Amino acid sequence: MIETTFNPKDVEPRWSEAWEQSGAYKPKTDPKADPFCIVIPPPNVTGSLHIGHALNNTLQDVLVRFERLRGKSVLWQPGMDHAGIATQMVVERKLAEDGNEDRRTLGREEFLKRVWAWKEESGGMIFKQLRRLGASCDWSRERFTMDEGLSAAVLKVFVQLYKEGLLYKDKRLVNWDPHFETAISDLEVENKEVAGHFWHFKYPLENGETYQFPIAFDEEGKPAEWETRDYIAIATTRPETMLGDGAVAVHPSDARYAPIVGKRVLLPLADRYIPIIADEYPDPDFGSGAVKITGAHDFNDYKVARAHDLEMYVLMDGKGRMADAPHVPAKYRGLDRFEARKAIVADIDALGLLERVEDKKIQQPFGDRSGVVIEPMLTDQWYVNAGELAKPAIAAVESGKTKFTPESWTKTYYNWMRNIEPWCVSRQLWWGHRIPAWYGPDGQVFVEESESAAKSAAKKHYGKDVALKQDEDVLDTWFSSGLWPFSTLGWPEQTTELKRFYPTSTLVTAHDIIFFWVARMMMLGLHFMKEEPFHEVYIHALVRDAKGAKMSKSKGNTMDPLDLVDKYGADALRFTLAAMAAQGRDIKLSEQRIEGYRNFGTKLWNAARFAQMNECAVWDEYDPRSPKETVNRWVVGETAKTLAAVTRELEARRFNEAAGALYKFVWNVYCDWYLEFIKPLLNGEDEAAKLETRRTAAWALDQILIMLHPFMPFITEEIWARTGEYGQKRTGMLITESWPKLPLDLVDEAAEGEIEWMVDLIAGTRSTRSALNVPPAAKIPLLLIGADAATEARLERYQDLIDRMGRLDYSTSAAEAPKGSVTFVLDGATVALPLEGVVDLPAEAARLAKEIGKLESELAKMEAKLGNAQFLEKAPDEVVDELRERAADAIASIAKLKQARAQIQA
RNA sequence: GGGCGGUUAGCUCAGCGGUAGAGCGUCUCGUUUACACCGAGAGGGUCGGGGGUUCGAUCCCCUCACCGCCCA
Repeated sequence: MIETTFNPKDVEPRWSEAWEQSGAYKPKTDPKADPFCIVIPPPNVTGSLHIGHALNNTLQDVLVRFERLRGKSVLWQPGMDHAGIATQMVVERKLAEDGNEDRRTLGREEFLKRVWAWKEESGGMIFKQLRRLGASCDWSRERFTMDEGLSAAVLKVFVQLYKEGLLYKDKRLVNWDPHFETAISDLEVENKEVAGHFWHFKYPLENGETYQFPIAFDEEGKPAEWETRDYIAIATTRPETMLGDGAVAVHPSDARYAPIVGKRVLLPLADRYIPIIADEYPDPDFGSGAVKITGAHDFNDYKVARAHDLEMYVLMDGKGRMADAPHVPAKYRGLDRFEARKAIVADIDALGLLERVEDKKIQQPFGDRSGVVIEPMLTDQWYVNAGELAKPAIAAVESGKTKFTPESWTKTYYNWMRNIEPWCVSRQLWWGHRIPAWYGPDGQVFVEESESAAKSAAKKHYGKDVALKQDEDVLDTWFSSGLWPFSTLGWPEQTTELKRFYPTSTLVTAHDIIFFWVARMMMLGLHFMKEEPFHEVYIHALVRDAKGAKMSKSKGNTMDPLDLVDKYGADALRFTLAAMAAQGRDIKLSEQRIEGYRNFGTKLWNAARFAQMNECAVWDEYDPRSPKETVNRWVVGETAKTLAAVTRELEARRFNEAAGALYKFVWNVYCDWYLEFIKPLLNGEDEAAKLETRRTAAWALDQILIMLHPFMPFITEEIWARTGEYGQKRTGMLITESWPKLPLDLVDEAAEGEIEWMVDLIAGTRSTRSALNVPPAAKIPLLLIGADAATEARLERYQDLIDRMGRLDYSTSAAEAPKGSVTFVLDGATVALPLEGVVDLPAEAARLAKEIGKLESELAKMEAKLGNAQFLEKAPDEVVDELRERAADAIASIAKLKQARAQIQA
């Protein structure tokens, strides 16, 4: 017998184990089954489960379990990425804690051994956590970006792109992280507003030249007063970069500076002359309108410097210290950039060239891992020609081969892809795929898949064996995770999985990762596989705290999904996340919500208990067309409607709608009404009706379990097993059941009409009793007045039920309401509750007045519309007809209510 | 500065041309043999402001205000 409460802690681990052991997570091999494949967005090897992962993986698991039940051959491919910088950071920190070692003293080889050891011991914790959520990945196929196979894919891709000219070495400006001493991507840079300063400097004109600079203007904005200047004023938030200035730029339309464009100024401290140039970049209305151009240390300046072919001076070394270079005056060399800033400001001031210092909020870039200020630096790096690879990636979305859900994200995707910059793929780290490029003694580069291939290429080039030196750098982690949809399926081997599951079906990810990952997979997938990596990209929301703030450890507002699982069970958390996953909005999660859906699970559990207590045993041969009893015919129809809704909404990825349809059906249809309706049948004498009802109740519960399984796998699987304890035995687990097929012609409109009438009658009775303060225990009679024969027959048929659920003494049809009855209107008939002596007359008068008032105001609106010739002419007929009908109903109801009021007052 | 999105019941959010919805919370009542993680009932909204299109606008268009996020 099913016990009174569901205990997730006992049940969940048992089913996790059983599902995985049974092989249910593996794709079925049946060649006739349609493939359905999702590749997991690879979590970071250092990562642990946060609420965003919980949402992301819940939605994937809902789809995967849904498609599995629908009979597809489903592969949910798990794995993780090696997270170059994050992992290196974790291991370096650990080394420092353990024995004060650092990676350089260990050497590269030994350090990598330690990273691998760390990975074996502590990496991939997240997968144990995902199992607790019920994620039904094929865990036997787990992959890692640093695996042999995936590494082979990386080599092949790098070499091929290089040989196709799509990958090359270049000197460009990159985001340099002075802590890790590596280039990082734009996306690993976090711009924050911080308090800074705006330093205004004067750069003197060459040879003491002067010009007239306007300092006052008349009402029309024309210059009215001038002063003679022998300098140009510039302002900077980063004074230390002035040593690298290549020019001062002014806007071509800026009349103030027109006389001096083309002349030169002396760059103080550096003692160089630099030109004054005209360029569209400076904003004449901002600051002095003149901008210093430091091509090697600022992204905007870099573009200007390139356009004007200005010299670019690299001012710093990898640690952000002023460089030992001829263009850096000796006194600053070796100073940290922030020390150098102080010294330079002081020295400019000493020269009398510091005009003023302003406090200013500035946007400053920080490394998201290191937390230090990022330095734009001119360095040699490897680049992928993303602009070229983006073309087919854009076309694939334009042609609809890959579709974004919600569709609005296509805009963001296009915007990103059409403005894509060359992708810097090299990183100055040790942990990652080492770049397969070898250099000869003269710097000639050989890019090959192996050292021996490079050696033979070199031999061919030089005509003899030479010593080669491999590139020290590794590749961006996203270079390997960009191959994920095909490398995890075995590429470059032509495996059966690759053939069967590529292109994959759906990618499920949050929008903050579109650029990180989706774009790269699209580019590389199309280039190497000639087909898009997925047919659909489903973008879900971000999870925020109950107040809408981003969850972060530093804010302390994170919710640990495992704590929530401990407290409410995995099913409750999953259902909550799915129910809140409406398209296009962030999820604000509160624990109350989870509690509510935990209660939903309990409700279902108790319904199953009830079914079992009443011997509602499963019957394999059950035919949903067989029931004779109206309630049973009705619940079959409701089940079919729910199935249609859940299927449709899941196909459209409206997880919240699918979850909502199930919630309503289980609670507000099956439990609230159906189980109540069948109680008399189950306790009755009619054995045929009893048997039919038991089987129908069991069947409907089974349909619920299947439909709900993708959302709440544990509790549904447990109930599935427990309801098979008596009667027919279950032949398999729910996870491998078949999604129901129930045609909508199972909906019996006559049955629906009867049940709806009965629901309205009972609800009306209850509401009236409550409004008139009739004690719940008081049994009163009910009289149906002025109903047609069919309705009277209904009353007779369902009398027991109506009496029971309305807490009535008896119910019957009658010619007229006895004096002192209270009444309400139902489908053109009057329902009277004779309450003479019991009833609270003023309360009844108030109730009637309120009801009449409501109907009259509704009627007034309807009549206004019906009196409008334009409306009658232009609105669709069915709208007009419906309105006429409603108006007629309202008139009739008002008349009946007024009659009732007259009776009371009489 | 550019782009995207939001503003609907106390809270969190669905709906998006033709009768304003849910969950939670609130109030009242309830020891009905599945369930108090429950049942019954109730209250609560000029759908951010202003224009426009339409027979009809919470929904479409314009505009303003406020709030987010992304990119400079």
